[in-house]
Amino acid sequence: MSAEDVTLDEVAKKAGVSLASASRALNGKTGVRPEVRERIVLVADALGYRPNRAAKNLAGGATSVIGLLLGREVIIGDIYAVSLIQAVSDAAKANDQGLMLLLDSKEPSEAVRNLLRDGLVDGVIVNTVALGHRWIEELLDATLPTVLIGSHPGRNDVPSIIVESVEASATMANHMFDGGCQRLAFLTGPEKNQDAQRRVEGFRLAHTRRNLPVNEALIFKGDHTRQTAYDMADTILAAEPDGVFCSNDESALGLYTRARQKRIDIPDQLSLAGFDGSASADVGQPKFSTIDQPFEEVGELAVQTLLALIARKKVPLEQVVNPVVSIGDTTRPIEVDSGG
Amino acid sequence: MSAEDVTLDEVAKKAGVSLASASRALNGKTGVRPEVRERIVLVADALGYRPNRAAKNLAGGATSVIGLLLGREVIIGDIYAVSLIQAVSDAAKANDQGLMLLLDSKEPSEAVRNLLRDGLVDGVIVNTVALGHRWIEELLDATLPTVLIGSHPGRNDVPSIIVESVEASATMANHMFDGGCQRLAFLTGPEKNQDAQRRVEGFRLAHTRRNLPVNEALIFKGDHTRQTAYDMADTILAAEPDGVFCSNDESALGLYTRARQKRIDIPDQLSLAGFDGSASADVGQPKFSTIDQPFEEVGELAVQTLLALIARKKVPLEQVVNPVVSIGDTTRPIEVDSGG
DNA sequence: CACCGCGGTGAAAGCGCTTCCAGGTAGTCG
DNA sequence: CGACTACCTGGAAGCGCTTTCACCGCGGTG
Repeated sequence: MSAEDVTLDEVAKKAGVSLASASRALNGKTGVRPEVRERIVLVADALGYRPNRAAKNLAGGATSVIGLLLGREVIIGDIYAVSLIQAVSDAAKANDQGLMLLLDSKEPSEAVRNLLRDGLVDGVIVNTVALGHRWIEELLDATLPTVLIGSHPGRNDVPSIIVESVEASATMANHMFDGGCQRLAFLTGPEKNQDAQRRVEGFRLAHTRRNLPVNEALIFKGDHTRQTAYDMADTILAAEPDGVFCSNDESALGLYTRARQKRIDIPDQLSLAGFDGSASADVGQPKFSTIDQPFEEVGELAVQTLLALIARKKVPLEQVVNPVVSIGDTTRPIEVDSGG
Repeated sequence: MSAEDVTLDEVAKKAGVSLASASRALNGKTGVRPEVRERIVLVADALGYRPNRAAKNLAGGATSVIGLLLGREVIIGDIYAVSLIQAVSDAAKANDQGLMLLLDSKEPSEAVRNLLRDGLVDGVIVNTVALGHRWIEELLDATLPTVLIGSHPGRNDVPSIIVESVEASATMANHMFDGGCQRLAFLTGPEKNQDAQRRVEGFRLAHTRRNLPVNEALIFKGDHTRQTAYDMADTILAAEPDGVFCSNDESALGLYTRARQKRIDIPDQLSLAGFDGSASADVGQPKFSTIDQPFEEVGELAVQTLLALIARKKVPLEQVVNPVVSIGDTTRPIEVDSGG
């Protein structure tokens, strides 16, 4: 029951104005006397008026629904996906927007493309590692307002929210050096993942700053999964590193598990660090040294940017968000060079 | 560019029929000669026609968008949420439906309610532990087609997809008894969670069937989180159980972690089982004895049921899906009573 | 004091689709 | 062979909203 289905028309009638004026008043457009506008708004509130989004959309307005497109690679694995979805969902809700979820599941198919084109969303936020899928490219080339989370090769024409990873990674690597690491290894993520690339970059940068050569033999190719890290652990440990900086927390966890099985003490024998800030979800394990993703900030910024884009405002092509380096118990504290 | 914005009108013209016929043909309604229908469909395909969902909706049709409403409790924690979202998303896509995600995040607020009423979704699938929130009740009482995942107290008027948990749990408990457990404990989930209730029920049932009394002192109240299980581990272990059946995998993992720290051998000294089938995501740990949630089936069934409901077809009030008991390495195998 | 311009206002035209209804044609029964 | 039914088919109305456009009365100008 309750006051459902109140139409603009009813509001207009009740307020003693025309449909047109009511529309103008409620949409904050000019051309309505302040006192009239106020009256209309009051009536609308009293009646519990809710504009029909479909109609609004049809008539050329916006649906107030945004899409969130996640690539398959993003979904699998850790809590990254949940955190991101939650962050974007919260941001969307805070801005009174609906959230249409599009998971690039089994079949990229036309489904996604279609749904986006069906006029149900005003714009879309994309987070997928592997750009280059034809359909995603099509999407980006379409007229639909789009915001990317993460940077992507060859697409600097689309507004992106990127997490500054180079400096953060360099800081972490530096911290590990400070802890006394002499043979610091790095376990990378997927090659296509730009963010992962930045993390290695930071790792290298830390070397440069200390005038240390990068030992390429200590850079191992991982894929951000716990399993792979676990499987590669023996190989990595065989290189006798005294610290491993993993491109993400999942990898760090995989490595950690294996190291523990081999009774390697962490951090005394091996410093371990990750990236994402998700390892802490694992109970009964030490607090990992990691870099916390600023999910909320990213989600909010992505939504804001998208809305601005939809409103045809100018938006920066690249917005950088800083993650927080969080030192836990898996890396050795800074060595006090007891030369005093 | 490409052929965007093809309207029904254009299709009709190109096919040499009226708008009305085109609509009928494309919607599988009666009243169109087969050959004409075919021609229309062909033309539509050729033109890459995509109905505008907003218009469709406005005109009284369906939006082909369904909502998925997840309670906050469901989100946090393990992979349950991701798995479910993924399953429902896949099912939705398979049925050419859009998926509107509604997470009951920080503020239940009016946002959710509004979005649902704005006419953007044809129906909604709800999975939240804590029914009883006023807005959810309102939602259920509204005219919007709704399907519940999981059973809920006091709401047997809404079609639900429930996972049969009693028998599965009983089977698992029985298996643990077979493995020689004499003091089998149970770690429960949240009280409000009906599913969790069923799991204890199954545990009790297994006793009944063996004419064993249930030792109430061995039933511990948990909350499905890893942390709590970990924290309670010492208390539980102090009761000297030779097996613990946890209401979910997260709990089992928490308990496992602590048990290992105390150098308790699993399964020799302690049998451990969970529920959900998510523990396997943890690498480097034994394969847990657990009960695999039939996510895909649940997702598909929920979507199908919702669609049927939207189409005003009769749907069963309760549909039961069977999970699969999966025996891993954390429970002792059946004792061969060497009496041969 | 007649005239122009301007902001406020309402009537009406769609947005793209579904569906009711009337008209037309073919098939069927008496 | 005429009248009826059954089925196709196209015209047109309308879903709830935005927006153009013409209109109104006002104050300001020459």
